[in-house]
Amino acid sequence: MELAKKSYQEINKLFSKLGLKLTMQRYAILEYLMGTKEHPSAEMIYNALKEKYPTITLSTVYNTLEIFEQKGLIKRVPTFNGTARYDATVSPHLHMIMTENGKIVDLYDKQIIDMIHKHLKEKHNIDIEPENIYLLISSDAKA
Amino acid sequence: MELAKKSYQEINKLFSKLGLKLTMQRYAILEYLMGTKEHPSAEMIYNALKEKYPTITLSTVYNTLEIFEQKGLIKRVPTFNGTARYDATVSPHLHMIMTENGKIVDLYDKQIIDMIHKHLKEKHNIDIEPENIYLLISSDAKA
DNA sequence: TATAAATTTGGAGTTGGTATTAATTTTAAA
DNA sequence: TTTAAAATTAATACCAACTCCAAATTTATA
Repeated sequence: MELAKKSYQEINKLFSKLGLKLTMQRYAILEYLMGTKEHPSAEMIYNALKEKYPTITLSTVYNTLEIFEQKGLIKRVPTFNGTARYDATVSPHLHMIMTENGKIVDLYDKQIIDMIHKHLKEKHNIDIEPENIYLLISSDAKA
Repeated sequence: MELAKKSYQEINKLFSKLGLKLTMQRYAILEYLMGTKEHPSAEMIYNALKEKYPTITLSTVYNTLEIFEQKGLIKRVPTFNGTARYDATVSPHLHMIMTENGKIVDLYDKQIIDMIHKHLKEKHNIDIEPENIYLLISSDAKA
């Protein structure tokens, strides 16, 4: 699930609290992340924004994503090929990553989340939040 | 689980059947993969073998792994950072990949394998073998 | 509105992982 | 044992995904 969209005002206040200056670039990136379920990479974000914000650069996107992640605004989703993907997330969910097409899908099914959680805890003594569990579906999968 | 270790003779026969010539390098690589649970990368294999087989090169390791994979002798395990890892596998299992230390652990628990399998099938219409399911445990996990 | 600090920019540089190449060596079959 | 095909080697090239930098710009506070 994406973050509820916020007004420029609200985001300004939030940034203030975090000690960040609000710039158009930052606003655009955060808004974009809040409005998509695609878990985009830096490059995907850059490509999506460069028309509307012609001065934005990839450097800025990388920079901004790192800062947002440090501040806990977004979460980095690991992938197969080493390309970082990003998620502006709130409610507990599990990521299902498809190798075949690179898609990342949110899984909210409480039953499977609980089951995996319980298994890891009881059998492997690993205590973990759903957001840190990823289900990778490798490309041999047939839909 | 690793493949049962095989003699040079047996491997020779196997290679013949697959239309491959048996070389010391290939034998060494396959034997190494059969004898470890670490799911090593090309580099890890190279480092492990270069003392005993001083002429072996990284190129050969990459080459050989690709050929072995094509022939179905081994399986490529995707990871976070884009480094391929390899598994000489036989029985159905699921891989648990830990981001924190890069470890890859085999999971043979039939219950969780079946559960995930069933869930993917019923809720997502994805029909998949356990070997193609990976459980990634991201580094925030506390053991 | 002036100013200092933070941010952005553009470009170049880095990095790890892998692919390619042509020459040499080794293998398996005859 | 010869020989053609296959495999290995060593060196170099490649590539995507970042990372870094100094200069220019923009922001928030005074």
